[in-house]
Amino acid sequence: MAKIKAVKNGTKKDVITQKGAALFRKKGFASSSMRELADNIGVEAPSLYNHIGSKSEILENICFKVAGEFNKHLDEVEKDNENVVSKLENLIRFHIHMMLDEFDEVYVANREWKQLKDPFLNDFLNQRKNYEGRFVNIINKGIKAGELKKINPHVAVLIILSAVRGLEFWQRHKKNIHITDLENDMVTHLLNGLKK
Amino acid sequence: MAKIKAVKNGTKKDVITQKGAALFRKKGFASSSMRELADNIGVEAPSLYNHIGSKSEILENICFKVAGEFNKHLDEVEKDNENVVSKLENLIRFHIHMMLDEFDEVYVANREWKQLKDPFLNDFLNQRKNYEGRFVNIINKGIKAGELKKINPHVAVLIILSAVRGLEFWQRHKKNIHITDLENDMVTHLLNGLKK
DNA sequence: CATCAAAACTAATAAGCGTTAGTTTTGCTT
DNA sequence: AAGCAAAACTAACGCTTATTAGTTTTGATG
Repeated sequence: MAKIKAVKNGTKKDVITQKGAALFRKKGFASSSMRELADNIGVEAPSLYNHIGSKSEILENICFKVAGEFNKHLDEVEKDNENVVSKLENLIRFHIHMMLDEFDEVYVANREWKQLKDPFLNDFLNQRKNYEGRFVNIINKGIKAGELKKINPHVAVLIILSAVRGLEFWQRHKKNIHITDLENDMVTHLLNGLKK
Repeated sequence: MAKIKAVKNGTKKDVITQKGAALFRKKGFASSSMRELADNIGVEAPSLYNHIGSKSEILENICFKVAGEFNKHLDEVEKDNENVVSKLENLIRFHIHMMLDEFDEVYVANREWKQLKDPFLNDFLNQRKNYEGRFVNIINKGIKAGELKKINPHVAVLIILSAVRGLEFWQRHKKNIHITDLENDMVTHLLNGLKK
């Protein structure tokens, strides 16, 4: 059978990661078999092991790739000289774009990380905890600066991160609303509230 | 071995449903085996089949029990004579309580419904679509009545439902904040916004 | 065209899965 | 105590799983 195409999407490992993300999103990691993944790629299952070490490794690649991208963006946000409200708006918009542009990977990282095995599970959870902690710090600064209401910052982060994660379900309405309108409405709701 | 205790939690089917929800939440439906569930109950796997028809049926029981409770509450909210902001506050607080009081079941219904088989998958999705539609209608009324900002109501529902779903992750901080404070902060953030 | 590694293939393994069949135990009712 | 249904048990089935071993094909290099 044909070799795995490595042209468009980088290395063959990348192809497996991407097709894996698509499959795991649709059926869940545990319900997806290597045979089905191989079938989607156009190859027999054992051939995959020329490029990856195990099924788990595919999930690890997905989760840590996504985590890395979020961490990198947060680095930049922390460095910039904007006020807290602008930083938050930046973060919200970035999460929305990640959710829409790398849907499969972000979805899988959000929902299937529990299937990671130690030490990867621990590593991932630490990264997540760290990310949320830095997010909380930004909000705390905003409260002290008088930019934000006095709300438990953990609750605020929970709401913001959960709200953007909810875009997992947005696919269906995709055509009925423009992405920029969606973004603006989310920013408005999360920062200014729903009440008039 | 001892018979399944049917005293505290109603029928034996109920025990299986509850222990199933706890296991499925921890490990995911597909990664949970009937042998492990039986072990948690203190029984051999085949014994479970005296009380339930299949593994899938356990998931079905969990999902439709939860869906029923949410539908019932929405019935009551629609009937009451409160203004829209009060209705929304009621809905938000109910979702929070469900999330905290029936954590395992709600968590599983939220995250594992994809593993349902037709016709149950279709039925569940229809109920969900219906629920969201009625939620959207409430928000639309609020916009027309001048109570709410002119925001795409689907986006608003997405944000609210996703935010309360995010309480899946709240367990860790459980002891650091009172539930009433959590509730009030969430209502404030979602209705009045984060910005001062 | 010969070479040689990369990457495909086929075949097979051991483990785990949901579930069924058939049997024994349990514990209430008479 | 006897009887009987409910619910436990043991044993096993057929199937799917991720993965390994060993072999053949592919396709770029000299």
